[in-house]
Amino acid sequence: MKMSSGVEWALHSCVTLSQSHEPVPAARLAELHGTPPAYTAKHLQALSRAGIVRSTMGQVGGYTLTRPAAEISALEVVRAIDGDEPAYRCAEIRQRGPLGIPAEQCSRPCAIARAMAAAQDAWSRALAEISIADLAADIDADSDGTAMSDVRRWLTATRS
Amino acid sequence: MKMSSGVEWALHSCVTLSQSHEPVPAARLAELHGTPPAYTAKHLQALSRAGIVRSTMGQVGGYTLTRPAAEISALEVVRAIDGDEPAYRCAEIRQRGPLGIPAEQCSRPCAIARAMAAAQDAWSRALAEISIADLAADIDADSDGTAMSDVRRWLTATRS
DNA sequence: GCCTCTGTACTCGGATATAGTCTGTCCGAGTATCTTGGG
DNA sequence: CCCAAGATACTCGGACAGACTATATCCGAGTACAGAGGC
Repeated sequence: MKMSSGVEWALHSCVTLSQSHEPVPAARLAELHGTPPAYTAKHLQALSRAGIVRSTMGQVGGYTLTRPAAEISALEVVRAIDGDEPAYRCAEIRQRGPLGIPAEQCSRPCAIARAMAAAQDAWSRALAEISIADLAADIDADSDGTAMSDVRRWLTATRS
Repeated sequence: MKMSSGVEWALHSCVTLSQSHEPVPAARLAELHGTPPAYTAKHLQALSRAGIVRSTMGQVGGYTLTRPAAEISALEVVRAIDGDEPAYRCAEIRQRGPLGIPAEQCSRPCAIARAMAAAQDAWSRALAEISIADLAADIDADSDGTAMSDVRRWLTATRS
């Protein structure tokens, strides 16, 4: 049960993008976060496919959020990067072996699968309640209100 | 974010073991569940290391639960197989790049890491509230009360 | 002076190697039972 | 008939290959701006 490390980069990238109304190139985000440029770009493509960010080509292109940061949940970002299939996938053990139950009698999911699904739902709900704007605000509060303004200043300074 | 498939086998094995006071060999559990014998044994060893099951060697040896099934949570089994490290591991991106924060200023975990940890806590709590006895009861209810008695009968029948 | 066309520099996007981990398997170490021999 | 010692058969435990996914990278397709030339 290991989450892709790209999730962390994607969340940080979304927080950074929430501080800029202009497109930010993937290379700029990679430089700011100290991450491999090419691999960072790959994850941004995944966010683009999921409809979370919009890509703009051309000389002053880059990535922008498609929606206000308050309307983007952390769950969406995690699912865009890590996939939306549940962590636990029932292999229907109950149908196998000498005491296997015929498939036609299995109307409900296995009790074990139900328990794991309930846990995953609790996890999803916790992440769905957190927006990118919340994360930006929390990061800002941790730094006494300097972090986000520093990011905005850096983004405009490196644009020239 | 993919959970080891061995988690499913381990949970089913614990439910089966809860129906027997006598040691059950790994090969017997593998046969009942239709799983690869050697690999099933490997996961049972992990349960043994975690203190969830006790192994008995010798001619009539096998595995038994160390505690009543009601005192073993699904979370313990999952952690024994899948590892107890959290799915999200913060790489401290905030300390990297041109706007990196010095490590000595990072007293609290990163806000993003806190959010992911809260989600994992919700997931853990959901699994901690479910015991092996609960799972056995649910499986029994799904089959109108025949599943567990069938398991007990099969275990005693194949012992001879 | 204004418009248009071309060139260029910059961007994203998907296809391509590499590494680590999970899956699956095998053989050796250890123990309780069963048998056999003696008292 | 009872006891003890040895052989045996069964168990678990850790060490060993194979396959798959995640990681990391590169190069090609596409677009907007800048500049030069013509009207």
